Amino acid sequence: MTAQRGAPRLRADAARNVEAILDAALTLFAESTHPSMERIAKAAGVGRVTLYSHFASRELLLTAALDRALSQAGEAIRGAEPERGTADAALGRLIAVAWDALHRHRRVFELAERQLDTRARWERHATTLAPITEVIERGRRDGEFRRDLPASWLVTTFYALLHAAAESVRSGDLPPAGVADLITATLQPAFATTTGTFAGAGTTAATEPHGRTRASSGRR
Amino acid sequence: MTAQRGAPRLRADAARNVEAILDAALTLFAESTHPSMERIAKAAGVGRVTLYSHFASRELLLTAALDRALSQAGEAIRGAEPERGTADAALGRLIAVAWDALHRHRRVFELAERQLDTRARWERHATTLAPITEVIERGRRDGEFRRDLPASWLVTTFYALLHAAAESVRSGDLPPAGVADLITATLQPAFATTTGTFAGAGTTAATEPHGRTRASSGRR
DNA sequence: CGCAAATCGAACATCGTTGTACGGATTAGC
DNA sequence: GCTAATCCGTACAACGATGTTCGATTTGCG
Repeated sequence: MTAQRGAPRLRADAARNVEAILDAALTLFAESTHPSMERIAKAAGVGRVTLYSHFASRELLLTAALDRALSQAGEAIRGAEPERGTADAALGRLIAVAWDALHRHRRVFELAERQLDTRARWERHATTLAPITEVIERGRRDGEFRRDLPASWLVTTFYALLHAAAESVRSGDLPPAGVADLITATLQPAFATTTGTFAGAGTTAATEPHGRTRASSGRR
Repeated sequence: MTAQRGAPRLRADAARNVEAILDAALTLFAESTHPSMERIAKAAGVGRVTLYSHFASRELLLTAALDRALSQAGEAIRGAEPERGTADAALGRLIAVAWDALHRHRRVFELAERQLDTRARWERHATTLAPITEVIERGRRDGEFRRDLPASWLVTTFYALLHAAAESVRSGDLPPAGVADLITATLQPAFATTTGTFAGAGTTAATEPHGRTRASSGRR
């Protein structure tokens, strides 16, 4: 990664600064939608001119930051092995391992989605976050998760709770300790196939594989 | 309400414009954190100067908009009669009646909370939204809602889902039709006391036939 | 050691936004 | 129909943020 183009590979000094700038940009973009370039530079311990020497425009910086955010989130997601075990367990691992990474960059994702309209970049975004959707859809296919609500709504619920929890931690309403458990404890009953009263074989039924109902899965 | 100060009560023409300005401000503040005064003026069908003649500064306009938002949200909440019936039923009504009002002004609330630090205003905010917290706490006291998670977390979950649903509607992922049912169907199992073994006499109460899930209708 | 790379601050032009000031045109209300 | 309230557009000053340029200084690397 970080494969430089034919460019005469930059000096150790410079590389370190680029790193610092991207870190600072990610944190600042996350908490305010419009931090000044000077703020970012200062937060990175770098002069404003230096920042411009590495990222010629605000937009360039934003795309670079987005790339880094996608990189981190993708790594966290992959680390949760979303394909292994039952969907329920996978979702639990996903929450435990990736919840903060997924949240930390949420604002950047939104911001990028609004300001950058490079199709390629949006595609990469979608690809990186796809495993989450897939886990949920797998859970529905296997009868673990409920099917009386649209799949896209379950995905939305997942993200919403993740985000809300992280926000509560940031504002001090929640201790960072048991957050993952909290989310899991809330999502499990919300996602589970309705237990009716008796957990008989009931629900399963059919498992009709013929998917007339495509569940849209739009997400634009 | 709307009792004017000793001010020489403004003309019908002017009053109408103030109204339009506040409406425009609310919608624009809701979708962008920093709309220019000119945008707001134009959206209200009013000259920029006229806007300034009514609200001398951006901050003044924001506080006025916040007041109106609180007013609307409070009315919607009160309309749901949060004190009546079981907590479960009350929450359902709250969602059905107040979900869009609660969401429409969310950004304004956040924005005001960040930029205005008038204690009085914050207090009014808290008072207006308090009934929601109270319904949830009542549900916990009565054994309808689970107590293994912090009450504040349930409140957070409520808001998060409300917001997520409204956002999905805005982006076109969800049809505006069955949204309230969708939220209710998701929150009910998430909030309900863990059916653990099975619902013995325990909670019941049975005072009200709030029975069965109203989710069914959802569909598509 | 020495050179090229990279840093820095200061200064500049440009742009968008805020808030104010003026004068002429409507328009509500008595 | 008359008057004062209210509207409108234009113009102006002040501010902050974006990029750019310059010359001087530091610093990595061979």
